[in-house]
Amino acid sequence: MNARTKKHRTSPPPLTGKVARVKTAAKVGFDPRDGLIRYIEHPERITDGSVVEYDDKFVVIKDKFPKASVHLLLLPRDPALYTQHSLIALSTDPTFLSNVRTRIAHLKTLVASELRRQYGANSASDAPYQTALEDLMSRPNPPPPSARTALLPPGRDWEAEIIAGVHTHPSMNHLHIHILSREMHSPWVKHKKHYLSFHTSFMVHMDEFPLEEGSKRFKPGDWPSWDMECWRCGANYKNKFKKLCEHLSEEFEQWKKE
Amino acid sequence: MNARTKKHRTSPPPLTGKVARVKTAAKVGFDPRDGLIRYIEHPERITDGSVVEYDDKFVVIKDKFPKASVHLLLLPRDPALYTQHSLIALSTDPTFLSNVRTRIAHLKTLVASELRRQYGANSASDAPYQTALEDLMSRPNPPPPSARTALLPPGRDWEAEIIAGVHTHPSMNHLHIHILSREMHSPWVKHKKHYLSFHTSFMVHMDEFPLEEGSKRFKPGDWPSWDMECWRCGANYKNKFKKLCEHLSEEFEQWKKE
DNA sequence: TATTCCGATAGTGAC
DNA sequence: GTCACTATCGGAATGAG
Repeated sequence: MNARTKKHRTSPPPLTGKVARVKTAAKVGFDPRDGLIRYIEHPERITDGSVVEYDDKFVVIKDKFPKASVHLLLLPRDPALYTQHSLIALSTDPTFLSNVRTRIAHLKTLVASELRRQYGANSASDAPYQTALEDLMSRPNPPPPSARTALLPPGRDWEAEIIAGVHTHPSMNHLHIHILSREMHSPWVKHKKHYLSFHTSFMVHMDEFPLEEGSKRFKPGDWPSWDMECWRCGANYKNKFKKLCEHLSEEFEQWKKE
Repeated sequence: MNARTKKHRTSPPPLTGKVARVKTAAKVGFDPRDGLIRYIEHPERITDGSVVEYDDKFVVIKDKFPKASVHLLLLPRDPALYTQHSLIALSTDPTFLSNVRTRIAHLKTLVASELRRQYGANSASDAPYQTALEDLMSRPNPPPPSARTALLPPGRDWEAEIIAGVHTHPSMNHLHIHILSREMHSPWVKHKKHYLSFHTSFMVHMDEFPLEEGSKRFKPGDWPSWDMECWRCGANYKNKFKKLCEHLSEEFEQWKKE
């Protein structure tokens, strides 16, 4: 500091660091990262429609801040599981991995039918299915839903649009597996990390498990600094999140029409 | 990029860089950093009150975005001077340095009287002057302004509140010397660099010239990353500009009362 | 990597 | 370091019964 500019040097810094904050006893210890526990412990108490299904082993919920047209979370209810790190549990517990795979297979059909509901009418490759379904339902005695699939052409492969897996470093404290459509068209995709966390190796997909011990996937390094690349065309948007979003909107329009 | 997520790889990046912008011929080539030239070339045409004084060698203007209660710029009119880098010209041209010092001495009295006009009434150390002046002016035959100084006590040393000098890397292209009060209380102090540029060694004061050849002052390095320290009490605000501003407001209140 | 708010940092374009 | 605008990056606090 320049002596010339110093006339008074009184009591040192007023920058005392954190301002002392009065907290009520109730507030101490609150952690928003524990937010999933209420779904795990008492799914029956959730009445806002966010619980899709549950049994003694798992709860399935809609993500509160969906990053795509459909975005579910699969939550194991056993504390011995949900306190573990996802990558460890899915790489070292074959029974758990097997159970999760079974559930994911089931959830994919659920998500696929939801995608068909949302976008089937405007999808070129789903037209055969849509036409055949319309045909089927206009008969005098339409078959029940369970019998329809066998009677219809496959149409668009909606399951190919779904990704399922876990984040290398989850922010929410309870083990959760993401199941979502890959288009990332959502108002909740608000920044770079939202996108990167689903479309880079930071996302470990279900078919990559079990990871081998010491796999590099456990240590992604400085992933928030990675470039953003369009999941559909591969274009590199570097760190230009707004530009990526505009592009994703365009890709979304094309994607729906496929 | 993950192959799983890539269905289509079409034409590369839509990130085409700069958008082509239509410019009128008149606009092409204008550089806002050349904004001082109009004061230098035609001070007589400036009718907004921003020209304080001028002659054949210099123009004195009020800074358009004053960073303190008073903020003037001294501009040499000779192209052989105003095209030079301030540090070089003031370190290698003794005649110029001498002329500038003379002008600065004069301007300091001007700025000091302006500070007295703004803050004299509330200044403790200026009270003897203010009282004596009131006394003098209430006589039957008050003396003219030119005669008053000799008849009055000195009061506050307002010139000690003034800094004069140049920035190591000026943004405006024409050589200019800053003369301003050091309190930095102004709505135009909007970011870190505004503050640092006047209260670190990035500012070379008039009494530091001539710099010796090869002086480190020519290369301040990464000065925008330097900590901000209160010019008055020395408190270190690191990179907390907003906090510094709040503090400077408090210091300003004390400073006025001195 | 939960969100949200705020603020610091960085790039650009401007006459 | 000219300003002004936008966007990116970075830390801190955080709800609900």
